[in-house]
Amino acid sequence: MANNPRKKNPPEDESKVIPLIKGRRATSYDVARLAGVSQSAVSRCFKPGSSISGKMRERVMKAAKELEYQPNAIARGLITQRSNLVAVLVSGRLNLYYPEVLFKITEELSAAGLRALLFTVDSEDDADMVIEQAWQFQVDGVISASHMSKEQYAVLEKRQIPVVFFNRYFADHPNTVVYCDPSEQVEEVVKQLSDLGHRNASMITGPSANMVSRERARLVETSLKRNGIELISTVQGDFTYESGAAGLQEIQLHGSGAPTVIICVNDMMAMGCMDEARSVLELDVPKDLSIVGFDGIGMSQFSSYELTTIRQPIGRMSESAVRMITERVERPDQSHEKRVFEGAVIPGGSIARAPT
Amino acid sequence: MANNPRKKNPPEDESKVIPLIKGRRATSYDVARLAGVSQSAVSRCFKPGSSISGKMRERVMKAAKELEYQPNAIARGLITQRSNLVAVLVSGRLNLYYPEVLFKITEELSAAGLRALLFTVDSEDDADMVIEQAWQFQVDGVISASHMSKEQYAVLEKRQIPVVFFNRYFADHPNTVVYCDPSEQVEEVVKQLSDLGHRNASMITGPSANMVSRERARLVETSLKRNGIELISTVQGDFTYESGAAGLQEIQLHGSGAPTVIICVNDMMAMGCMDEARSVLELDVPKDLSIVGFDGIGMSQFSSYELTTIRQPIGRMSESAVRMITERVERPDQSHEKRVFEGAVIPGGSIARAPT
DNA sequence: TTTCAATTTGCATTCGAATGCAAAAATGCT
DNA sequence: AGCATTTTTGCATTCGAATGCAAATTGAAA
Repeated sequence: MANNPRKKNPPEDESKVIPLIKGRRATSYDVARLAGVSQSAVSRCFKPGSSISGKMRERVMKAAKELEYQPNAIARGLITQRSNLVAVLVSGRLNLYYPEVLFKITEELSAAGLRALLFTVDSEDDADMVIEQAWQFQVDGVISASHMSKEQYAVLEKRQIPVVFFNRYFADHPNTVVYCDPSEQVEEVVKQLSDLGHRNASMITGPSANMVSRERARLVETSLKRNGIELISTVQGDFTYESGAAGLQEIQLHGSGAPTVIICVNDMMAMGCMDEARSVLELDVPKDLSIVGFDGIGMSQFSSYELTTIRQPIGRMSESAVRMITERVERPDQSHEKRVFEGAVIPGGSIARAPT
Repeated sequence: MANNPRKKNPPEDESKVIPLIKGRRATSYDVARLAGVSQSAVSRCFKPGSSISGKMRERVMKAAKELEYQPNAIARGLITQRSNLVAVLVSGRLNLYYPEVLFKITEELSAAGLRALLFTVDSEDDADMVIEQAWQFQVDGVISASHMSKEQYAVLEKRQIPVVFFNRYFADHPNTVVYCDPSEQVEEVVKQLSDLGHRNASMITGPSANMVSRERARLVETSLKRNGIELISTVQGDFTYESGAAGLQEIQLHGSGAPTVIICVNDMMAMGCMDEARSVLELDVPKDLSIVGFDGIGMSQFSSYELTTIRQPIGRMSESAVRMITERVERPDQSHEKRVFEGAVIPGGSIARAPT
């Protein structure tokens, strides 16, 4: 295969000496020619672990540097069947949890020599599109922190694309998962609330279809019951700040039996709820009303909020997620695994003794 | 070129009928074989604008659907020299401005048939790495909302990779830019401050190396002077919440001649500043101290803050950025262009009449 | 029906790097 | 030095889709 067999109609310029047509990027053949070696040698030079003598490596590297040669990841991907791309699926909604996760995952991927192909997914249709795109781009794997239906997952599975779920999973399906289990922390917080004299609580959940929301709600319900706190009412939000604020409006806060604490299944809603309580209902949080969140996003600790919340160890979870993806890329038939992390209570200042 | 010339050692299975080795993804050859046409026909079917008869298209599409065929973007990229990937560079720091921009840009890219390859860049070294990676992955273009030195830009330029700067640019270098010019809004806000009786102000800037910070600072200084407000002091932050809080500590707020308003060159610092004023210094914002920000990020309008700020039209800017990238990909020699957008004042509630 | 143009189709090659295999070179051993 | 090993190197092919060109088909005009 002649690499560059002088196009049929030589455009009068570019004679033998010029190694590189202006603007065209150097290929391994160009480097080989300049170094006086074979293309294979160049290829091996850039592939760690190949059999290459020091002398050869030196010559090639010199030529490569001169031509600013870097291997073409696209061509490499074609032959190796590895794109080094990983699709990362997050929600595009204004929920600071996602950017935090996204950035952490991106860093970890980067450290592992992989690149993040970003997808924002906020509906089933989005997810369908993502799956096709991921397929087209031959991503090595998918890390999903957002919507994905069982059917969609099945498609990826059939196509042998490794998927790691980030803080979500299908209970009745084998899948690879990093997950933060907040059960102990829920108990801890609820017990504390009980000790502080709270007897009535309300909860703001996420969409009922959402597994994380359901799971957290379940834990909260159980813990409340166990600690002698009554769950007066539950309203549904959608994880956004606005829905937290709106949620509070739906809750009857006056009269006997009114809740003295609101538990929100994520921080964004908790912050919305807190702001609503303070600025619209003119309540003092935590004196008049205690509020609890989930996630432990950076912003929840700003001094306007100082939310009492249950943090996920996002850093360690991201690290795990990336490691699991690389493992599954190496050994696709490896059995599925669920790595569970403990949450941690951030004491915050959004809970206090129940008003009398 | 035989596509699938039956591996030398046929593993006793997979005889002639089975069109697809289990797990292998279908290629255009597989589709061609099943449909009884040539590979070129399949290729043309999936390339809009190619010369194909309706009958042929139908046959191919039927076979393609059956095999779940989707063109391989990697292989396509190799031959067309278009990867359909765009590197998006944002800062990984906790500044909600970046996620907002990132998500908007990603959506717009997606609508244009491009995918975002995400890079978080927080130092020159990061940027060096990004440039090499972008080169390796043959990205069609780069949208940079973060650090990039002139030298780094020069490298990309030499390699003919189109770059669009998002809200930053090199003044003494031709470059393609979307930019939000807040000059009128600065004047508007400062005038309002003046009308409210403010005579002394302080400012919290970003790093002095940062062009956006310098530009905003310059505008603020000029406007203050023009409106008879004295700039008592300027302290330097790094665009983060924490640095806004720390910045306020450095400002002498008591005694005659103390500033009655703090202007922060971004919202994150303004929020940090506001929280610090309220919770540590126990000041009433805006009664005791007015605060102004820049960017208009979503969070700045949460009711804990209701920051008076100057918003960038991120949506329209992102749209433009993507359009400019695609234009430059089509016509690399097109002259550079700088699209400037107007800011908009968000009145907010963080400024009030100067205390007496 | 014949002829010519327009459209459709297929052939063969190309993009750039990786890799199995065989040839060549370097090394070790006697 | 002579021979067997081990290590390097190069050759040729491969990955999957796009495309220039020529052949084949279709359609229109005469």
